[in-house]
Amino acid sequence: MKLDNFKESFRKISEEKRKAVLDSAVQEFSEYGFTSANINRIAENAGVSVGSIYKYFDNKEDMFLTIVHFAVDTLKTVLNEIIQSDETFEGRIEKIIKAIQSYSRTNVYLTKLYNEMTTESHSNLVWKIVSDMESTTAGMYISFIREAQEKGWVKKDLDPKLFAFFMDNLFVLLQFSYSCEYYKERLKIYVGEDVFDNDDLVAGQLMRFIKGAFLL
Amino acid sequence: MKLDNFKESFRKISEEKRKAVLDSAVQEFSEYGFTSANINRIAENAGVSVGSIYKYFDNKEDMFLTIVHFAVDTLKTVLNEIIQSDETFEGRIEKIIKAIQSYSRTNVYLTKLYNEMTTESHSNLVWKIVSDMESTTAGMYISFIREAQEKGWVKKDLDPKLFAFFMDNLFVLLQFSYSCEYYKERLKIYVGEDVFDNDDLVAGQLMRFIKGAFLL
Amino acid sequence: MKLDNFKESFRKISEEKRKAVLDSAVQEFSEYGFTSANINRIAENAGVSVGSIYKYFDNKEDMFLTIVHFAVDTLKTVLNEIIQSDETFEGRIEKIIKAIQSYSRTNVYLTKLYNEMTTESHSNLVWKIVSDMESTTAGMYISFIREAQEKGWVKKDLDPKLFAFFMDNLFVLLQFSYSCEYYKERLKIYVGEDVFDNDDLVAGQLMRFIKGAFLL
Amino acid sequence: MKLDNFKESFRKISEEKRKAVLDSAVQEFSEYGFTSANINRIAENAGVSVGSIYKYFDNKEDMFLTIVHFAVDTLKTVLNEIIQSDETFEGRIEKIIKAIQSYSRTNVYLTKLYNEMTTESHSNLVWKIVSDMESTTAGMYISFIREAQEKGWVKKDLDPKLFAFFMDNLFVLLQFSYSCEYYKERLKIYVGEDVFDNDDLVAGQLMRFIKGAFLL
DNA sequence: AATGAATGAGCATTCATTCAT
DNA sequence: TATGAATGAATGCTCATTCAT
Repeated sequence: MKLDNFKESFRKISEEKRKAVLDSAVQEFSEYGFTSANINRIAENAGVSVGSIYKYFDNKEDMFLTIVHFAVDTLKTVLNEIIQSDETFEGRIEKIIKAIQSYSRTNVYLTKLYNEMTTESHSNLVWKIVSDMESTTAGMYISFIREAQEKGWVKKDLDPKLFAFFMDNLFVLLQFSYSCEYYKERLKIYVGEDVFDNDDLVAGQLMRFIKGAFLL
Repeated sequence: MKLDNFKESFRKISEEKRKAVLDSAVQEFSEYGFTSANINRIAENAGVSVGSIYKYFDNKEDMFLTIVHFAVDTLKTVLNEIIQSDETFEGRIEKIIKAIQSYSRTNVYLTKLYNEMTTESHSNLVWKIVSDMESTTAGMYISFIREAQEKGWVKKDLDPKLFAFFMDNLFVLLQFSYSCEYYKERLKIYVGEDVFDNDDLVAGQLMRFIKGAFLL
Repeated sequence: MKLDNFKESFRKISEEKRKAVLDSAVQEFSEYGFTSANINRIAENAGVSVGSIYKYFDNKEDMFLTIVHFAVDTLKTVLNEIIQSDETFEGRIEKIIKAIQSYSRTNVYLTKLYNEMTTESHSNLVWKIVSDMESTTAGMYISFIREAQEKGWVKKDLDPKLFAFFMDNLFVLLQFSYSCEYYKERLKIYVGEDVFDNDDLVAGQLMRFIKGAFLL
Repeated sequence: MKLDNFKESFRKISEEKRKAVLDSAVQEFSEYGFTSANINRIAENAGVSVGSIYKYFDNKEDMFLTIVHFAVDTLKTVLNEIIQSDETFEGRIEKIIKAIQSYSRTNVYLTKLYNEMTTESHSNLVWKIVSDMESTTAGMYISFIREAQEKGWVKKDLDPKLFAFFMDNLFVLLQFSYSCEYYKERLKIYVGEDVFDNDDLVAGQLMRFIKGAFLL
């Protein structure tokens, strides 16, 4: 676990306790959003005292900031793996889709937290952390596309920036559709109750959709 | 304005005052979400007393319900116009995109409210209203696509349900990207600061993206 | 109906409407007590506007005062009938008990109101009205007893004041036991569920109890 | 003090503070009844914060329930002492009257609370606690009387249930007459201003009244 | 260092009273 | 004269934050 962004006092405690606090906080913030999240409940669910929470974090805002940082770091790890792989455009897209499907299931709360983040207006600090991640992703996708254009894999005359944006939109909503109640219900309305047992169908069709948009 | 879903007491007041209350409520709920929205603030911003608010609505929940109903009705009006028009697949998509661009600008708070709705869990009544709208939209898109398949305009072997879902995902995030702070910033990261002065570019590229995905 | 204690504006309205207002107010005050009684509800149940209520009464306190006055006047009428009758000690007691049994059933709310009055502390004006009635009753009972002592009907060496007090205590609680939920349940605990179908048994035993206490 | 019915958090605080809270609550509820009682005022008068009150009790209802439980327990203690004593019918009655006179003076607010309880309608839980006590008392009195009948001390042909009821009525109103403003004033009307300096006179006459009713 | 009891400002809701129509 | 919409102070309850132990 990356400890850089934690206060001395939060770094010094046992890995186990730190995980309990982070998990509890992620769950609470993702479930209720910043304003409605309850610090006393976070402490209780984590099995530590409120007093300790205020030793680890300056206040609610700071706690949220730390949690977001932690979430972004977790996501970066996943993204890096995909970036590393040296593949074709299609191969990369497929990998991302599969990664989203598996990540959304194992990190439901982090995804919900991301959705929460898009609604409330937060401090500049929070925005800084998240925009940093968005920039990384954006840059990565745009490069992929430009590279693919150069290699003659995808249409030359499409705008890489906007197409990267549209593609990420599809990814973001796919992610939410596997994690957030509202979007899950919405997906069921479109495709049917059993859609969550058909990951391959969804992945396959999304591949076709994106390939159709990009490929010659 | 559709008055059907309003309590007698809210119907009887002047159009002007009703608008002030609705606007204030939509803004508050869209900004803070249900739980953190402040009724006293809604009253103050609308220029009426709290007491009056509680004459117009049974309670916070009922007020939210009314607001959501109102938002959905407003959206339905826009959708209906598009549905009416008897056009080609391409023509319809273009109309929808243009409508989103203009609707998102004139109804910023309604769109933000929609985004808020996706995070908190709400009463069955709220979900009923919204799922009703999602179902309508879903059904409409799926029909468009099936019809277009029959006419030989779009690929025969794509799954209409999933493609409708992906297409709506693009529309939903486009809408958010024109209204919600977070998504607006994200769009700027992808495309640049001046993206909001280039509606035609965005619309044009999204058309290309979707046409590529669907057309033969 | 005695109109003396009503404001000009309350006197001028139709007998029918005045009765509706009085009934509604008696019911409300007897059910909820002074503080929790709701003027708007009184108006609604009476079928008049709040505005009118405030034409008929200066404020909540004044309304309560009027109601209590009205209740006391109603009770006085009943008491007078009994006083008039020229009978033996026993005959009078029996008449009173029967009167309580029938009065409590037809004027449930007035009796409940009386019980309510004993809990909250009210203005001097209210107390003046009620103490006036208590004095009348007390005086009446004490005279009865003295008279009966002189006639040699009851024990000479008992204290007429205290015995009058004890006797009235029995009457008061009998009254409550036929009207107020709590006391009704309590009576059922003592005597059984079917006690309210056995007025004669109750009356008979109470006669015996009192006669035993007083008679030689 | 019996702590069984208190929440952990209310049991853990100092005896002194607990007493302050109980006293303040008993006084408030007995003065204003459940609905009009003011939690903020209870907290202030007890010298604790509202927040603390809500740590000790779940809500107003729970607080009231606890208070009633506490009041009933206090009363039970007094009753038990009398029950224990193995005496003649007369001896027991005298003891009860004396106990009422002393209890009413030391526990004015508990008695007022009892009177308040008879006006408002309360939850089943509250009624359960109180009816339990009424049943105990009723059973006790009825046994006393039956026992006395068997021993040939009191009239054989009186109904033990109804006579127990009438006797308790005398006790209840005696209790109120020593504690509740209204009934105190009423007693003064009957007997005179100095009645509260003549406990023995009152007790003596009440003994005579009851003995006359019961004894052969 | 860790605890968790205590604080009190803040918010949803009610209701006596007013006053424009 | 009668109406009832409007007002806003008051109250039950929550929760971020502090601090004595």
